[in-house]
Amino acid sequence: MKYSKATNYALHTILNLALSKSSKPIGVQTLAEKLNVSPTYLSKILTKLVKEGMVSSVSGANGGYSLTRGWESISFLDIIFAIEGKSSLFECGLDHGPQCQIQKVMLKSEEKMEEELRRQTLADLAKTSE
Amino acid sequence: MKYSKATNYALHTILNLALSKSSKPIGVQTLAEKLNVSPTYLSKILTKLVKEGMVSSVSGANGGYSLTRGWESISFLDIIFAIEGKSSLFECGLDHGPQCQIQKVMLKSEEKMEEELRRQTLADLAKTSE
DNA sequence: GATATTAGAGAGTCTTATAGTCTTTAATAG
DNA sequence: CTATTAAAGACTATAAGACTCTCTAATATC
Repeated sequence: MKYSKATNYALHTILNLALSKSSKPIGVQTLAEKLNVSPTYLSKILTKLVKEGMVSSVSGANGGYSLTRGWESISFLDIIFAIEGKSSLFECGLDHGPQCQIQKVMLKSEEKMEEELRRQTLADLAKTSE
Repeated sequence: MKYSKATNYALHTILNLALSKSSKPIGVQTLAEKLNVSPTYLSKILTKLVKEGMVSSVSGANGGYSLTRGWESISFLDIIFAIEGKSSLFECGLDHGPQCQIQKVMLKSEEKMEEELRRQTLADLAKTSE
């Protein structure tokens, strides 16, 4: 079990956007170079973030990506959910009784992690990284 | 990102062993039937648990698997680590400066989850499941 | 309005990990 | 010695991740 590379790219790209003081949008080309990844691939990832409303995009010359208003309160969990999906890490597909105790424990532990990821906002991250 | 099915099988099998009052070892055949999975496949999973010292096995007629002494204090995390491995869920492979802040946050959240999984012992589980 | 530039969408490929199966070997009880 | 059971190894199938390539849509600038 591992986070996908896409999640890593998403987190780093969003951080890059947060640290860029530029009011102009930044092109995927530029963003991709910093991570050493292909622009078309990164664009797919960014599109997901756009759909979740964290990032906005403009097509055309001088276009690119920028963070939306309120970006400071975006959490790690938001970004991770956007890329990995929101479903639980553990699913006991076995049908044995109504309540799988194992599932319950797994879910609870997962929630501890999510709690922490929800607490960490982009604002926090930008502060420690500038 | 998902836990593997193998982890699910491992957790359930260990629970089954814990709940079985029998002093005799239980064969993989029997264990596999309860989970509706093939015996040879389950045996591979069990072998990992044997190697980690959580489960003991005897070959030959009337052989099978049983929990080792001290099984009550085995934690969820022990079992998960035995199957999934111990490495971190997130690895920022990008080389940018000495300390990746993102990695730090991810690691911390992961540790919250592990903390919870370490707290949950087989004894707890057996109690609520009997 | 034509052109250059940039994001978005879709199909296709390559690689890796998971989830198994099948077969053979080793241990042990009776 | 034989039946039974775990362990090991090689192999296959499926699915997901990690891309690439190509085409389309939007938009700024001339």
